[in-house]
Amino acid sequence: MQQFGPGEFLFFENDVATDAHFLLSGQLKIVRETEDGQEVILRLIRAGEMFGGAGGWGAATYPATAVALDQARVFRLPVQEFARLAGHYPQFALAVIEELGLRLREAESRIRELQVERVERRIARTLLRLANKIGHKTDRGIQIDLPQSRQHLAELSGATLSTVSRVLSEWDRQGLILAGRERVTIVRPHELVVIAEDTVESDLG
Amino acid sequence: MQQFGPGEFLFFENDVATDAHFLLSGQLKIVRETEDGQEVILRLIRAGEMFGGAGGWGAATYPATAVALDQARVFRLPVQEFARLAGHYPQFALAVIEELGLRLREAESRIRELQVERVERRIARTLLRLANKIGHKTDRGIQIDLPQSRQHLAELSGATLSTVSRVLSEWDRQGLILAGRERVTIVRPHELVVIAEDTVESDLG
DNA sequence: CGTGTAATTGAGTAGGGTCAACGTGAGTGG
DNA sequence: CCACTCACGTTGACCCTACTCAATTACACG
Repeated sequence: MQQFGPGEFLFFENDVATDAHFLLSGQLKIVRETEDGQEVILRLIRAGEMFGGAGGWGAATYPATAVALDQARVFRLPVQEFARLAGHYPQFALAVIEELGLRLREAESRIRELQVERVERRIARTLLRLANKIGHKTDRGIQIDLPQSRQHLAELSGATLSTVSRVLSEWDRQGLILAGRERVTIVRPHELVVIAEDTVESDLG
Repeated sequence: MQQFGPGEFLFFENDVATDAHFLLSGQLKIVRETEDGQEVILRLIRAGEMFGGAGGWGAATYPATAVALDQARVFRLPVQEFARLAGHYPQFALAVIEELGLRLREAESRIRELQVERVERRIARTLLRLANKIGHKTDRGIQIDLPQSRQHLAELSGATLSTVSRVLSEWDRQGLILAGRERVTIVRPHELVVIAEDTVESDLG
């Protein structure tokens, strides 16, 4: 059981993967970095979620780095223990299998998006996902609070900070969202969905 | 147990996921398509590999489409059976967990690449991966045989057919590879690795 | 030798990245 | 309580990578 403050690292990519982790409270991100400092966010983790468990499924070292976004309390389970649980309790093993399957499908969706969708649409999708995951209702709409939100949105959707800022400004002007500091409020979710999906039902009668 | 010829579909995205599959011989691809026909290859499958098993880890429908690239023999295992195996034989469950973990790590690497690497480097990486997976040694180098190779390379690396063709032509001119019809032979793997990795060891001493 | 699919190559363009200057809002200390 | 400061965010100008569209060439097969 451990505590971390905003910006602190829980473990680094390539560290020996000794434990599986469970986030009890707070929020953190799982990232990969390039040597030149460019960062890609693989997942955002909320309270209740498991992370950094790759040691439990065959990785010798952590494949990514974990960084706390605010005050985070973490429970750590040694991988030997994890393996023992999976070997003895079929229900646990099946739960792990389902969890991994889900994450794999999500990852493959993201690959597809990065490969064929344009930036604006990827940002829209990222916003909607975030709304689902960490959004909360206010009288103005669904509010997403995220430190360094532009930067993080960029790293989640595969764009640059500048582009995200530009796109959000435009949407703000159109009244789809309210772009605030370390905050985005979705005012008209439906129109965002249109941008995110927009199956151009071409008239091929 | 079933047989398929080149271009035939084994199952489609969104079909009810009734079976897990094992490829006994031949080669096939797992793809996602957009409504406008753009295709993304998620995996290439060789003899001995498992695929289309998402039903076994919580998906109601197949999350992608499977297409045979040549003559393919396939063994199908009903998902109920799959779940029974995983529930009764811890070794099987653990093997599935490791397999999923591996694929998840691979998928996340690809996300990182798509997000931060330029096309040329992605193509180099894709070639090297393919060399590992389906390459075979000849007197000229490591040869990769793949129908519609430029198109497939494009869909694997997140580029267009034209761009792949251009890049391969250039590498051919430089003598790194031999670009042939439905075939690429890697002549100087090391130089490809340099392009793929190229950690600009900047002189910060 | 003809035909169809695969691949090459060129010209033109634009989406979005880079770089840089400038605003702005939330804490902090006097 | 106000001003200062720093991190966060916005915006503009420029440019380059890689896409689009399209014409042409090469190869393998019957």
